[in-house]
Amino acid sequence: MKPTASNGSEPRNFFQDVHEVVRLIPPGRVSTYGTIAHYLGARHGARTVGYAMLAAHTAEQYVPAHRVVNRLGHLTGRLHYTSPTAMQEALEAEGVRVEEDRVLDFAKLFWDPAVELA
DNA sequence: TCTTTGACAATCC
DNA sequence: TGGATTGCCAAAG
Repeated sequence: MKPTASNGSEPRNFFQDVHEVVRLIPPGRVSTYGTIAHYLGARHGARTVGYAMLAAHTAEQYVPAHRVVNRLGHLTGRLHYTSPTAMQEALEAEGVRVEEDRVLDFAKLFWDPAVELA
C-alpha cells in the first residue's frame, strides 16, 4: 500500500501486467501461473501471479481467469468462482475438456505467451 | 528419484 | 503498522 513510485524504476502494477497477459489468452486455450510469471520476467513470482488472479474480479476489465490453471492443469481457482462448477463450465463452453477438476489434453491446449506472442 | 526450501508482490487484520 | 497469508513454481539437497 506504499506506492513508492518516486524511483527511476517503473513499478508498474504487477496486476495489470498479469491481467493483460491473461486477457491475451485465446478461447479454448489455457495457460499457467509460472509461464505468465516467467513471461513477465519473474520466474519465482508465480505466487504473485496467483494472487493477481485472486484480485481478477476486482479489475475493471474482465479477466478470463478460468483459462489460467496451475502447472499440473488443476483448476485451483474453481472455489473462488461464484459457483464451484462455473470455472469448469466456462472452460467446457470453450471446448476445453475438464474432468475431475483437471484439464484434459493440457499439453495441447497449453498456451505460452513467450511462444504464441513471439 | 523424491523431498524440502526459497522466491515475489499485494492484501487482510 | 507489521506479520502472516495467498488460486504456486523452480531448483537444490
